[in-house]
Amino acid sequence: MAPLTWSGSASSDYYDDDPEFLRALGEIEIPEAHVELQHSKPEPPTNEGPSTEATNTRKRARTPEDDDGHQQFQPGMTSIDTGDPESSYLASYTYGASRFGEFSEYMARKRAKLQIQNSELNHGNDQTQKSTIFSGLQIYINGWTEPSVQDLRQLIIRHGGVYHAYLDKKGLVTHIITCSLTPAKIREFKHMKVVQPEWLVESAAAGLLLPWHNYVFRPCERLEASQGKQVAQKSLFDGFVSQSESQHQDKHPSPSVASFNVGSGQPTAPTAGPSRLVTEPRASATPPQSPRKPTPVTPSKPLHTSDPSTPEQAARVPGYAAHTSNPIAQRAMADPAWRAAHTSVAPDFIEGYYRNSRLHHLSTWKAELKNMVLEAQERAEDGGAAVLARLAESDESVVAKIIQENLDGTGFKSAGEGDVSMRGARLEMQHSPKFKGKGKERVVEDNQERVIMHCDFDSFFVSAGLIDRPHLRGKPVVVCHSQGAQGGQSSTSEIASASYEARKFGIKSGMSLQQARKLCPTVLTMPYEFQRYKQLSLQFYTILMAHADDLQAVSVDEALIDVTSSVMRIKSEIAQSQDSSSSPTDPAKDFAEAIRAQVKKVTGCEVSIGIARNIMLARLASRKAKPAGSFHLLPSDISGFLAPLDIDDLHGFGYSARQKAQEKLAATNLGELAQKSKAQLCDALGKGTGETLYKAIRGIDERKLESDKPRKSVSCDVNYGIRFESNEQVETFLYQLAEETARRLDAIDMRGRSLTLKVLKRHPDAPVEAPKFMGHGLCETFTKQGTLIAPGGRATSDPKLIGELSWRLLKSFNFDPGELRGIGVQIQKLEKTSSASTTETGQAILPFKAVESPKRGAGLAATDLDNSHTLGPSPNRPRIVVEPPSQENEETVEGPVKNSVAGAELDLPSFSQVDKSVFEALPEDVRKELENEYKRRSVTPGLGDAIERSRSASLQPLPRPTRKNHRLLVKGTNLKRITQQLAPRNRPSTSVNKGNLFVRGKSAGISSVNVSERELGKLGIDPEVFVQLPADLQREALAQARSAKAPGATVYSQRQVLKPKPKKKQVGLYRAPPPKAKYTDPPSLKQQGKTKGTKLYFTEKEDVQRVIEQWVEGFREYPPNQGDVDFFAKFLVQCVDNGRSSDAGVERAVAVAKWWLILLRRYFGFWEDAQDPDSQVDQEGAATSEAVGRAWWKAFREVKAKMDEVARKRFGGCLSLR
DNA sequence: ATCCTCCCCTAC
DNA sequence: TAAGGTAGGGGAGGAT
Ligand SMILES: Nc1ccn([C@H]2C[C@H](O)[C@@H](COP(=O)(O)OP(=O)(O)OP(=O)(O)O)O2)c(=O)n1
Ligand SMILES: [Mg+2]
Repeated sequence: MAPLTWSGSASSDYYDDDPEFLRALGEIEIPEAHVELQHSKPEPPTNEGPSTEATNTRKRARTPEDDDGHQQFQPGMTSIDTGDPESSYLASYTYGASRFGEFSEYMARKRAKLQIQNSELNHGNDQTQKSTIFSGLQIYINGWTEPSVQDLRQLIIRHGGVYHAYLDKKGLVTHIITCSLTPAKIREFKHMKVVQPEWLVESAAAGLLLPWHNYVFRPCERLEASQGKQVAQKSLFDGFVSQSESQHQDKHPSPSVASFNVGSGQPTAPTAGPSRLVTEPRASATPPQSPRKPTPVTPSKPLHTSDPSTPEQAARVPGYAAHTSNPIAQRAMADPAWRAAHTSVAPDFIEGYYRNSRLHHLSTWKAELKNMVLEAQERAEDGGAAVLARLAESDESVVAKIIQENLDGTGFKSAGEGDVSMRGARLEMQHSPKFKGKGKERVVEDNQERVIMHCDFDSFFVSAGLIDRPHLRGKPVVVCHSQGAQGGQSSTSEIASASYEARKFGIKSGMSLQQARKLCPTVLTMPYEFQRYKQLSLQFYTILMAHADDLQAVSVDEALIDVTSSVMRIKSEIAQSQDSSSSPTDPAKDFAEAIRAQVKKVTGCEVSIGIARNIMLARLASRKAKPAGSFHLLPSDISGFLAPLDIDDLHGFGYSARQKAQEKLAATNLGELAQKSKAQLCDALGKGTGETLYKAIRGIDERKLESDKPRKSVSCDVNYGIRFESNEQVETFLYQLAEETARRLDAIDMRGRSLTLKVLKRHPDAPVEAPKFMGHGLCETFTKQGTLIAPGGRATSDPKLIGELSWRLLKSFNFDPGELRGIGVQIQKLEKTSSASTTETGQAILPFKAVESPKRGAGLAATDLDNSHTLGPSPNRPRIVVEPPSQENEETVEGPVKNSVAGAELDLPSFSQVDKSVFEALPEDVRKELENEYKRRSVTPGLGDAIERSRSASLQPLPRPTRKNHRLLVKGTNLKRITQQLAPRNRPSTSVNKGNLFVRGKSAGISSVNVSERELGKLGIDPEVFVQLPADLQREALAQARSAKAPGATVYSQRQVLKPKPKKKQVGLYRAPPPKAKYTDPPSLKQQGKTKGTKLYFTEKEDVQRVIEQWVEGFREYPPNQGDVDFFAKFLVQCVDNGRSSDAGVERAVAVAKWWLILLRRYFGFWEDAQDPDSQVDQEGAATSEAVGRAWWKAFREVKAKMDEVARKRFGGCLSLR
């Protein structure tokens, strides 16, 4: 019976009988024994004096009484609060100058004595009035602004920028600052950098020129924000999406805000509750001795939740299942009005929920940071030379500025190739100037030992909250939603972060407030301040980016950086300047301390840094470094350092791994595990994990920092507050969730082809109301997957389609609405919406190139593309049996069922059943043909499903799958994978967790077919679509596909017009498909291709020309795909814009454009001067030659315009193709 | 041997 | 009152 149960790890967390919790509680008894355990952590304390000292001091200072007192004063603190921001604001002027400048200064001092901190301080003061962070900026302020124009002007000038009262000299103005724009202005400034005033204010406050991109002014967003509508998903790093919550930004600017702020701070005040507490356990005022330090075995991780993951396991936890409902929740739920307003049936439940969910924020921030890092790196790559410059000499400009300004720089020729990636450049640099020389030499990675740093804020949320509550420093404080005494001791509110003082009592993140109160009755609480966390994080990352060769975003408060080159530089400089003498210093550690000081100065919060030769060790080192310190784990100490640790101390190894190790190896200690053979470890934990552990124990971890992995899925989950009474409510909720999901997809410009619905259902043995207020409690989980398809078989982000499919899948479970406790929608098989739109990233990968590659062979071309094979029907075709689709398909999971390819004939699937993904994957022309074919045959099978019907309807058009494959992709390897990915699978796979839950019966999506989905996938046929085709069509499609494929071609996709094209009849089959230059992009491919070093570039003009020729020729009868046009445009623009160090790129771009022009004149010369068609092709579908010609010219003009835009910026004029 | 797919697990 | 989200690594086991 127990299908898949989901454990709620949680449930037990909220009980007092949680084993771990009890243990901690037990240790608390010791009332007065004041220990000075500054390090309650398992590992031996470390740290250097300063931090330790501070810690101790604080500890001692506090007592419950103090807490109360302070709280009482809070109101009074108002003024202080207000002042605080102000002072820091002013401070920015003070030392705001260039932090990087300071760094260079640092270098100098280093040579002399390595007294960074002092130098920074002094230096900072010196420059007080000379901040130059805005130097180079020429700013125009439009309209009314929040900090007034006068204030902004002063700010600009004070920091070295230039203020323009008029916009008459657009050419000079680098940025426009505004809070609002009229439509006309929006148009006028379309091509300029329009930023919000926060950019300047926050940069000044940070003492750094923050990336303006994060403050781009966006009309609509502004609007939303002002309306308070606010999307649930906060696009944090977007700069301002400030919310107007209570916490809101405690911005420095307006006093009113400050006061408001105070209010927010106030919540803490109520905590005055302590007074009452005071009486109670003063005892608790003193932390227990180091919490469970002396455990016989090792302590085991800080996870206070050792939750069972299955009901069975959960059952072992005393009091978990048999429990009765949370009385408070039960009472609340008894009131219909309350339910309507506070549970999942409330109108804006999702939005409000996400806005307050810390975990949601953490996830969102992480994704945004990764993205920002990626973009920054790409930008930097473009300006590789700049990087070199920076490294070469410590410049004094701000990072961002450097990057931008240096683009022009040239000096660095060598980089010569222009295409050299930033990374490579850097490497070269660091090793020493000698290598600078060129390219190839850069060793790919020499054996140089890396210097990795793991940087992490100390109790981040708490530290951030203390900025405005200095009086709470040194006390046991936690951040959680429940504020004040109200929640009292029964609050199930989760603690997000605990101060180090609170940790001494055993309080940890994830614990409920009531548990924490039992451990420490005087614990104080602070509210969340999401906006602030985001800002601090931005400052933190900005600093790290300036010093790192590479950076991996781990979390808002955490990042891994590779500082190998910087450390090397420091070493060499030291060596040069002062020979042998200096000795004992550790450049890496000094560097880390410099970074810590910088972050502290800018953010006011402590960051700890762990340094080691690899990621794993750096993480361990940072733990030892905390709080407020740095620790360099030297090679010689690794062994001794690791031995006493436990397996779950290693990142990536948690409760489960520990259990397995204990059960199968009878040991969890690394020292003991070190005795085990690799085989033993693999046997216990699995191959890969076993090997990872084996190496980890020996201090080995060769992983590189990752910062460019493409996103693979986007999902929305709500497993809190889910309480429905009817199916209508569930449906409504699900559609809202689908909308949220769609928004997230759109936000990153992606669409998907696959959807997985996840459902949490109350476990039969669990109480109706979970222990955690409105929580999900112990549940069973179910997932079901379905193919998401838009009309043309394309990937989609349409909320309706997502909602429809989700609802369909959910209905298929037939669950009682009242039993649902969680719902999640995940979209997979993602692709970028427009290939070229946004980012400019990597582009130079031409998809085109692949086409040629066959010849050139290079490994890259794995694809073989095209060969246009004709597709003949192939001899043996398997048959696909189609069953009527039912909506849900749940049927049994007969997963494998259907496909046996044996047969010889097949029925064509109905359109809706053909896997859209596959379908999409087909070359556009092929797809069109297929559509036509379907249309012609008017197939639409009758699947009863309305959805399907609609789907097929939309799909309509094309018939036959002919394929040609042209693929292009870059990285062969991926091709295959992608192809498969595209392939469909259809049926929703339900993962059932135990079977009975499913209702079976309905027909499933595909029913049985004799062709396997996999094959369909390989053939580029979407199973879903396929299934719905009439048998004869299926047969035909398969035959064609197979024959086409025979040559081993891969099919690619393209998206395109859905309209049927009139072209010649549907014809028989495919006409030779035009060679397309397309590139479809399964984004993943593209991105991956870009992985370091693998980019493909058009290195030779000829290559490009050949590709273009094929493209134009192949599409002589069709208008070009917008995606191809965009891609091409992107490529050309990049050529023009890139490689600032030489004109090679421009020349190439011009040559290519000329060639294109020639080709167009050759084929469509007649329409060169025709006006835009607009009416595109068809209506009737017929793409007249005229329409085609116009479309091509339109594309040309579009691309030329983009090139000129860039050229104008760079050279001041348009490009001449004469 | 390689691939998927469908989970579980982990982290913040 | 509270806001238990999410993306990606990897294993098990089936298909190819
Ligand atoms: N279960 C958790 C774990 C973390 N966080 C949030 C709050 C933390 O402040 C932030 C960073 O997590 P860390 O693990 O880095 O913990 P802290 O920064 O609080 O403490 P430290 O890094 O000093 O151990 O993430 C959370 O909300 N819930
Ligand atoms: Mg932290």
